[in-house]
Amino acid sequence: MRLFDTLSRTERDLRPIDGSTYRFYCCGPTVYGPAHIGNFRTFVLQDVFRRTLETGGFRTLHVRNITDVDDKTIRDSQKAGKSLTEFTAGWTAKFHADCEKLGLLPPHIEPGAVEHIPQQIAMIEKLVEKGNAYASEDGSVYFKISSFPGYGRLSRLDQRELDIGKTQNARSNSDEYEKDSLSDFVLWKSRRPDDGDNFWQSPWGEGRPGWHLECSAMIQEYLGNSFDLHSGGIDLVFPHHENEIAQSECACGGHFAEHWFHITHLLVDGGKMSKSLGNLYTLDDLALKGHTAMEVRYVLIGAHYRKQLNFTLDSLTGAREALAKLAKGARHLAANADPDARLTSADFGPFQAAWDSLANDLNTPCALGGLFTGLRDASALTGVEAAAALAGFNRVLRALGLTLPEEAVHDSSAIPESIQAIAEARWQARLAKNWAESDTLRARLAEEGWLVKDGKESYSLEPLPAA
RNA sequence: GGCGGAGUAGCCAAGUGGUAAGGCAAUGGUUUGCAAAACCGUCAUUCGAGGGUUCGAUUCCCUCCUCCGCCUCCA
Repeated sequence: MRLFDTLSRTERDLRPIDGSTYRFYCCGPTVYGPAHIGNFRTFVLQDVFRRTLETGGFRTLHVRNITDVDDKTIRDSQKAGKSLTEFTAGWTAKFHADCEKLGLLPPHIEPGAVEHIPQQIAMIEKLVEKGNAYASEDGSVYFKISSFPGYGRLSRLDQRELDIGKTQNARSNSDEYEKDSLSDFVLWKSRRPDDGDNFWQSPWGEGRPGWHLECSAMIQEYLGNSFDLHSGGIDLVFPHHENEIAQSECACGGHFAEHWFHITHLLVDGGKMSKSLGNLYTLDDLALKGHTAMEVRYVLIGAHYRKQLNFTLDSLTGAREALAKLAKGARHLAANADPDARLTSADFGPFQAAWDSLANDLNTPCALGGLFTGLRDASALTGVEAAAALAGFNRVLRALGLTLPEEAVHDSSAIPESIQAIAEARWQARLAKNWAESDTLRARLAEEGWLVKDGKESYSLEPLPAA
């Protein structure tokens, strides 16, 4: 499989460093509220990435952290009148529930920052020892950017730009901590009154860890000094990932991540998503509008991960139809397939192009297109050939993490008797060619939320989709 | 100001130096009492604008226009 690498700016073949298991780290959510669809674009694409690796025959080790201590979690837990632990546990559970709905495979390891404070302190001590970090008078510790010549390589910042950043910081005077250079970033934050009970003992006094360091420490704990790939939203390139590289390479020596995988932000209705515009959707918001998580997933993989994706409510409706079409095609193929076929080859048949798209820089929209054209090309197949095609279809579908809607089978006993009575009366009127009466009753059924489908010999009822 | 990305049908969205995937919507037909559902079709001489290179450019180069992201502990 080939994937674009942010650092080298080239597509590269993925090969596990250890020759067997592809080990990667994803920056996870900060659990202070429900994740929105923008967050989920990143997590869904990371999931497709992992599934594609696994479909391609790799073993994987997927680590994704939970950021459960930072300014926002502390602030909002206090607002909610809860302990930090209780507060973040609630939102972590919500995150997991949403992930499950979206069909995300749980990471193999999901470490939380609070549980890894000792590892973080140890890493900071090492950085101080090596001269890459220094403590300020108030007991905070900063990373000394000038001690790491590679700083800025990932995000292509040169020294001049860093200097501009310094002057901007100086002008806004937004940082209340003391540091030598305005570009230096914090590793350990000394305790402040508004931290409440949320502080830990360290060699520099009471305080809490900085965000950037959290990931570096947990990566070292679970993946060692070098690992295969690091991923996150595009906004993390600078400063988060840039800082991680600096911390980790200075503390651990050598090479940090082999490959960098960043997912571009999505837009909503052509613009930035924001609370004030009212277009910041969570899964629950969309469920209230009648959209399933799988429809959301379909939309999120509908654009290439390195391009902005324009999310609209209309596209969710389109996704519903598209998923139904895929399900129909799959059922058609299954009906023609020999159920006892013993498949020996693991190729993709008519879905080879779909798979190739995925394996080539994770081109999910192209892979989706390949599913539709593959179904069209396979529609005339029967027996063993249909069974083989279906297997190929399902492999691509699994790599995309899509679950298709079941054929709507409505239990007639679940239909209220009053509705059945109307429907029966309508059928009789129809048999009597009393069209006016028949149409009136059909309209009444629609008002009650039921759609009647006429057949040759009989009819069936279905609930109308929620408006 | 610096860095980066994007402009492809009504909408979402691939793609390529050789003549525009796919989905939604729309629309024609079959079917239907009429619809719905289902099935079969149709649907960009054209890829933001203008130049240039080329036998040939949507794809490469230049200029311009528009949009978006990052440069603040936002995925």
